Amino acid sequence: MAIKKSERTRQRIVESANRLFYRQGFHNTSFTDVVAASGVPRGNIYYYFKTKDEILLAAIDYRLERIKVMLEGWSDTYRTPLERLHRFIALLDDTAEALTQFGCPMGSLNAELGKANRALQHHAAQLFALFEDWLTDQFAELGYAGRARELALRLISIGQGISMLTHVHHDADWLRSERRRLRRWLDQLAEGDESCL
Amino acid sequence: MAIKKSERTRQRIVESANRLFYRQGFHNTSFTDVVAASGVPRGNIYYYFKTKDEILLAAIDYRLERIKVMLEGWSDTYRTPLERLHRFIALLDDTAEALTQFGCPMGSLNAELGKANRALQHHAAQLFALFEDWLTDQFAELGYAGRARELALRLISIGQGISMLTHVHHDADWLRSERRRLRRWLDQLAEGDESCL
DNA sequence: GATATTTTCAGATGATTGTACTAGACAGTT
DNA sequence: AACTGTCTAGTACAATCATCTGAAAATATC
Repeated sequence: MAIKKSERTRQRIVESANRLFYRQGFHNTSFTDVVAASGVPRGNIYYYFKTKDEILLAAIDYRLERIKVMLEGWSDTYRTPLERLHRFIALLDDTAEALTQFGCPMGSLNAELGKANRALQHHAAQLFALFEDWLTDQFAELGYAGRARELALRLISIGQGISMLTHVHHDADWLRSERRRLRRWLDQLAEGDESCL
Repeated sequence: MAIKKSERTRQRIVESANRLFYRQGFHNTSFTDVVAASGVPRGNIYYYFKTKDEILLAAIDYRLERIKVMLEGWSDTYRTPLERLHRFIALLDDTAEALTQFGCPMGSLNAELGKANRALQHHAAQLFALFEDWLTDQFAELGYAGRARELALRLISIGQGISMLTHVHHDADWLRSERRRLRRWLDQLAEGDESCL
């Protein structure tokens, strides 16, 4: 029971920090910001995390866990790999508003950390790895066993490009039109049309 | 003559700052870093720029100017739009090492500024605009007048995706393989093969 | 119900931040 | 040689930063 309480406090810190890191960037988010957003007093946060980096690590782990759950859910909910891949693409729509305002959470975090703190970036890269592995499975099931990873990487890459330009231009309409194109591309692929590989 | 001297100091500040902003990120680069890197004393920098934001503005203008010169050079050097588009794609090779280490200069800057400082980001978005306009001209000349801008945006988007994943995985080999694909895509397009639009 | 452990939280730490002031060096003009 | 505006450069500043302390409070364990 007591463990539950403290776990909840810890969770509150991680969630608040994670949100701030996404919306403001890691370096642009201060310890005080986390204090204000979480409502957890300064000294108490320090009880759970010795440094700001540790908070980030926990935030990344939190994201990893959520992504895992999401992907497993998709694997359970949808029968065919094509449906699952379409579900992935639909992520662009689900998060359209946030993408427009703050960019891709994975991309922007990795971009920021890759510059100054490569150790932390390496951890953040696991976020991409999760999607890559899952997408690789789907493409393999779709019949592209030999080139499954190649296709997975390409799909993520295209998604990153779309996210970036959407964010740069604050243009959710363009995002939606590119997402439609992506869906058509996927349908073509599912029909065995490899002309565009 | 005296003007020349001071211009050179100013330039030294801008170039050092620009380099640091790219390699470390804007928020993660301190005033003191700029002082150390440029060799220009603190108070003297303040004579040229009242705030850190002003330095960033100047750094963006510096980049804009360099890009303009580069694109005009390409327009002069290469006769056909196809050659020019290939030259653009070759940028991925020219800057492969930096892309791997620090990501795309335009992309990462916009990603960082878009979170906290939208006014500055809007200025940084002009970096993209330059390429977009130039590429639009090339696609129009290539015979895709109606969809020139659409294609320009797509090409940049793909480039951003490639840059991002290359940076995330620190994998310049993957960059090169994707660049080869991009070249093939462009050649197809030039031959009038629209199957992959 | 006494003791041990975990959790809370106000406040201090010194370092670093961006910004600002000031005194004077240098040049060009008279 | 004196004046003028441009430029140099040392240093100070208040604010904010991440980090830490220590003692009180809550809770768990016996």
